[in-house]
Amino acid sequence: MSKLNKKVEYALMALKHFSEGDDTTVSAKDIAEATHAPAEVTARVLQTLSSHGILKAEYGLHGGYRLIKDLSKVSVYELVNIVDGSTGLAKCLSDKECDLLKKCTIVTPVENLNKKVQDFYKSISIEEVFHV
Amino acid sequence: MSKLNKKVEYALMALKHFSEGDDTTVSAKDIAEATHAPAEVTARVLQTLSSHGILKAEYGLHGGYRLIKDLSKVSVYELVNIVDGSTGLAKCLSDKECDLLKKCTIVTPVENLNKKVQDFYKSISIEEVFHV
DNA sequence: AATATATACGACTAAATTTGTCGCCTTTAG
DNA sequence: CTAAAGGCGACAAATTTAGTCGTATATATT
Repeated sequence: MSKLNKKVEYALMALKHFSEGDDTTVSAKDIAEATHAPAEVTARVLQTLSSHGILKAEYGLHGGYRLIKDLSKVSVYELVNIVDGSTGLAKCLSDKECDLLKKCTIVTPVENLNKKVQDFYKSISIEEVFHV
Repeated sequence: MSKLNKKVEYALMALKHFSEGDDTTVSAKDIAEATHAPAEVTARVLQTLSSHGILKAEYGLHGGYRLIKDLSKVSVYELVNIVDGSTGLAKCLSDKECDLLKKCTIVTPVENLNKKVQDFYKSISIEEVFHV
């Protein structure tokens, strides 16, 4: 049922790792090893999280990333949007390229559903996901 | 944010069409025309809905499909599962082919989130989606 | 009975998206 | 000044989704 993609999974695993450690910096490589995710992709995901203020990057020897945002204040909605730049339940809700739009018989229903789903995802924090 | 796929959209448009008409049978071709969806794909989707007891198929001249289930009793969850045979938030929750499973650091969190999402989708009926 | 109109379904192709890789650049502690 | 880290654009591979084709089956109408 509309799956999480790998990037989101990697992000979750990384965040879990950060949330469980002390808050020393951890390198992308270390995260990749700890999570068994591909190093390059992990690096990308961490960069994205860092550019959105979830992590803080530190250059140089012994550099890496550090968690700087309280995960109880980051919603699943926010994370998914950050990590895969996402959009909405249907393509036409973001890209205005849907040539069916004018004749589409379910625009309003889908917008309606979309809003409900987004509100739902906004209501769940990452912390809540981790602490079952 | 984890999009609806075309088949689900076509199914929604078809169901909307049925729910708004009188309950005469409507052919796949007519539905496809009314919804501007590709005929073959529409036919498939209708077949699936019919094999799952949402629609009833009638062969022959003037045949077609008729809505036989109360849409207030069909959840979004049910529809998505019927139409794209779907599964769960993550591949590993259904296919047991995820070779990371044993070392995956977020199985439980994802199962947790998955359940919440499913419960949410189960709580919304198709009728509710249509009547904004 | 013949025919036209429908559904049913397996196999295939094409398109789009997702996932992963490579190479090169920048920053900074030691 | 160098090794270890992050940053980023472009590309390639893999997977998934979407759409097509062909053929078989059912049945109301004539």
